[in-house]
Amino acid sequence: MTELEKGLSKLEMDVMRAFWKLDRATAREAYEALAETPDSKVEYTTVQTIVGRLEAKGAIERVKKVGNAWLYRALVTRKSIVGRLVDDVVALLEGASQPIVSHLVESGRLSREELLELERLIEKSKREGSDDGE
Amino acid sequence: MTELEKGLSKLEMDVMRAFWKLDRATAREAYEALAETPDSKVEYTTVQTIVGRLEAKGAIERVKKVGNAWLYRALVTRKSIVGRLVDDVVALLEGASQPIVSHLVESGRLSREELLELERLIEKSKREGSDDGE
DNA sequence: TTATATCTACCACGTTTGTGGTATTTGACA
DNA sequence: TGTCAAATACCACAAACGTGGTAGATATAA
Repeated sequence: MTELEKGLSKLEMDVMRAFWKLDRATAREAYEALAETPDSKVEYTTVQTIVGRLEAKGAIERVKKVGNAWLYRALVTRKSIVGRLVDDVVALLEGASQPIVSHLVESGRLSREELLELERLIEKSKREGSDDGE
Repeated sequence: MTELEKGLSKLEMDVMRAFWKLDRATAREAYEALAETPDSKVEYTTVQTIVGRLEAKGAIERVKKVGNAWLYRALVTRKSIVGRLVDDVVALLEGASQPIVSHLVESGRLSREELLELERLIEKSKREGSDDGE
């Protein structure tokens, strides 16, 4: 588990995405999930290698054998990885996090539903943790 | 410039942070800026190497010689790098970007000012790009 | 003008990552 | 129960990264 501290590489992230999406999957299923996304040119054996490395790092684990293939499931949550990545970006911004949201809003990536949900979150946050600063 | 497409590594990001913060800096100044931040244990020569790689990648460029040292400045903007990183995280979330904001709000990283600014941004966004088909 | 502290230029090298091949095992079916 | 497709185990290797050393150029100070 401590092997994970250093984070996952780009390709490893892509493979994790497959496990998060499929919940449980064999190496081949993960490969197929990757192949579905545009511009994926990794071979099956490459995915196998990555899967092995992910297991070695403790990011996934074997659940059981199905046929002669292993079924894996994610041990690290998408949430935790996303949190770490976002924190890295915040560090890059010297602690400012607002530019991240600006980017999302400005690039139109937040749907109206998400915006409304966000407003609710903001209201809640303003009420709760409002007395920590100046 | 196309060498940049593949992105920068973690350490390279750290060094870029110095150039963004200082606007213009020599390798030594970048090194010192890095050394200020807690848990930085890179040697000066290491930073020099990274600076060289960043220049080779077109992420920074030489401005002029000051003394016998070169002064560099960033060519890539922090904004563009942040945008790319955030987009990567969005991809990891299969297109959902709201969890990113949730993380920021929940971990209390958005100050009240940022929240208010964000509300304004949301209002504006709701008015402008509101008819793109839901 | 010469010494000396720096800087750059270039090199080295172990590790991680990206990429995929080969050999061997094994489950499933004819 | 033998064969055969498919999975795993293991290997290989180049490129990128992290890390830092050394030699030679050079600006500045004495």
